[in-house]
Amino acid sequence: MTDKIDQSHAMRHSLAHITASAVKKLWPEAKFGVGPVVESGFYYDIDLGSKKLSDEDFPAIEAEMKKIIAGNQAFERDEVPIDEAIKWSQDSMQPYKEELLNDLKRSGTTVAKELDPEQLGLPGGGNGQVDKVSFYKNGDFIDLCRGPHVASTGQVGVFKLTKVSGAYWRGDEKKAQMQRVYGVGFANQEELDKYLKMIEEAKARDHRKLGQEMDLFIFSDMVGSGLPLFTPRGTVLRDELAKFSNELRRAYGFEMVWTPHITKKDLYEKSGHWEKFGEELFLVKSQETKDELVMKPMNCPHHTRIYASQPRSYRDLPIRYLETTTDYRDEKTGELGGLSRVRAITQDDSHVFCREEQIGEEMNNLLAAARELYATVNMKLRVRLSYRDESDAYLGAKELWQSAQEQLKQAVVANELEYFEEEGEAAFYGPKIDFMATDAIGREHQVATVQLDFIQPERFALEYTASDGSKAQPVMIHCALLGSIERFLGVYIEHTAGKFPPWLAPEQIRIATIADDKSFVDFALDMAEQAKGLGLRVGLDVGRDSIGKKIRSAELDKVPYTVVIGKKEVESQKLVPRIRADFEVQKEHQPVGSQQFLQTVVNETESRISKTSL
RNA sequence: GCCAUCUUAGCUCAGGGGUAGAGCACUUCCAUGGUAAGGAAGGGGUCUCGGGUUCAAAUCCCGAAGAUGGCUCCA
Repeated sequence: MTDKIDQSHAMRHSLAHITASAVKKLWPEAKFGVGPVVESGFYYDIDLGSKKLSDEDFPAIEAEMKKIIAGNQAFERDEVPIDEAIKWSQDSMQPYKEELLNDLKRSGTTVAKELDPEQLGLPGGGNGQVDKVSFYKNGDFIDLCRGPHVASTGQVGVFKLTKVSGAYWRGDEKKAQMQRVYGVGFANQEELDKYLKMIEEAKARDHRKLGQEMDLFIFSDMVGSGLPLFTPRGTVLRDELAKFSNELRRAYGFEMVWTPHITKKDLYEKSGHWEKFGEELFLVKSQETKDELVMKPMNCPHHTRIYASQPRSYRDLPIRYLETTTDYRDEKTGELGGLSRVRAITQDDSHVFCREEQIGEEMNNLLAAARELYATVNMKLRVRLSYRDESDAYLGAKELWQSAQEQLKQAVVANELEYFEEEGEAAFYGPKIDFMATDAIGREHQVATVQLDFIQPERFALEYTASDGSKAQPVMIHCALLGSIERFLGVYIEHTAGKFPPWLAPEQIRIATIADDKSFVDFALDMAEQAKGLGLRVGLDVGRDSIGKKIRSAELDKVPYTVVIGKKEVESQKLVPRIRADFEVQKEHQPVGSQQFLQTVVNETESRISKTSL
């Protein structure tokens, strides 16, 4: 297994070199950055001066690459003293390589930030002095590189250049922007085809496309970018999801609270958000007092005010607040996308205020709630323990962090959750457990989050009276199960391809008549009334279109159940519902009375199951 | 915010210096139909917006807005 990974790594990295060789051949003035391996492929950062690459250049580059591959040039490794390497970079007009080499010479690493030198295929990553570096040569192309590579260019499998985009040199937005050419590479055509098919599938499920087709949400130029408006159908999804998330926590003693959407900025200065995120806050001005307010980007500081509004005793804790509410963040335009990143973000946000010894149980409750939610929506979960790194981007004493991080890990281990640990992913006020959910086509998305926070209680001077009469500081536990309703919906639409289970389906039952015969229509109207009386969401199609067309329309709308009403149904008073293709049908379905059918759908809705018991 | 590409009817898209086209959707009429499109007719567009070039701009040029793919960021 490891060998296979190493092999595909070497192949992809070799492809990056071949891409660079080809570009160099076509545009000899090309200056190169780095060319690492990424998921399914590779990229190479290239500075071509004023020449702008586009997809239209791919055939030429690919043709050149194929020549190099056909030539089966050996990858030859060469080790040279670093000063010689620097001279090479100057002579061959490769300023980016020169910068890397100088860094390497100075500090023993090329790593500016989180870039992993191993991933970049660069030497370094260690500490101290480096006096030799390695080069790889294929044909007449030479590149600074730590390898490994395949033995020769004929051994790279199949590839395809996929896209070109801008990328900052060394990931720094203050530095020059280069052109990044992306490609994918696989051992054989079959695997490449499989990958391309997955990309097609992802496109077909794109929540922006389905949101449009299924009439779930819209964007309006007059409202603004990053500000989705939800239609009646989309709002059903939002409300049902929020209801579920709230129910899960109410069972553990959470109480609903409500807080206003604007506030004085003092609140956020106190919490630390203003300093950290000031530029991403929307400002609101009072026309009378000229006071400047902010749109809330977060709810925790507000909830601390409710906590602090009364003296609290150790007997009162834990106190658990829950609010599903919309926050506003002035995200940069280029960062917006569909529902994944919006400026009006609705969080199913909760905060526990508890004593230190209560942390374990509270965490367990929240982890259980998260597991139940993701089991219900049929997504596999694993968690990332998001720790701080050594930078100064965090508030509070390091010992506190250490203890908090350990407690999170304990809770995760005790709950037998699959986890991995990552530094530098924490919030500025505390470490997090970030839940990653895998969707139906294997992509992982960050969804729920549970965060331990000793910092805000301190900054807001929260306290309670301990059993001995002394004042003690509570701990805060932040939690959002869906994360952001908008982002969750985006993920979930793609996970299900819009085929929502009955409990979420905006339209659960479509009643279609064979013709506009009065007896058929009366039956349909009567049944629809019954369904509405039971709280079901039902759609009627009693027009003069053909039944074939009505069925097709219900299928395209992905309605779970379609009921066809004609002479047969009116006479027998029984029906055979048409069940959407993705449902698992548990038994042979026979004609049932409409009453019985509707009751089954009610049961499925209440138990939030995604199979049909018909 | 940065780089690139894109923006034509409600939707999906074709066209292209001489003032617009298809399919679906919509409306009306005919057909009263049995589980993924019955037939016909009709309505619908300042070609995203603002400037410029031109006898003439939806088409070419510049700018803005919005979208998409990345980069950067993500409480």
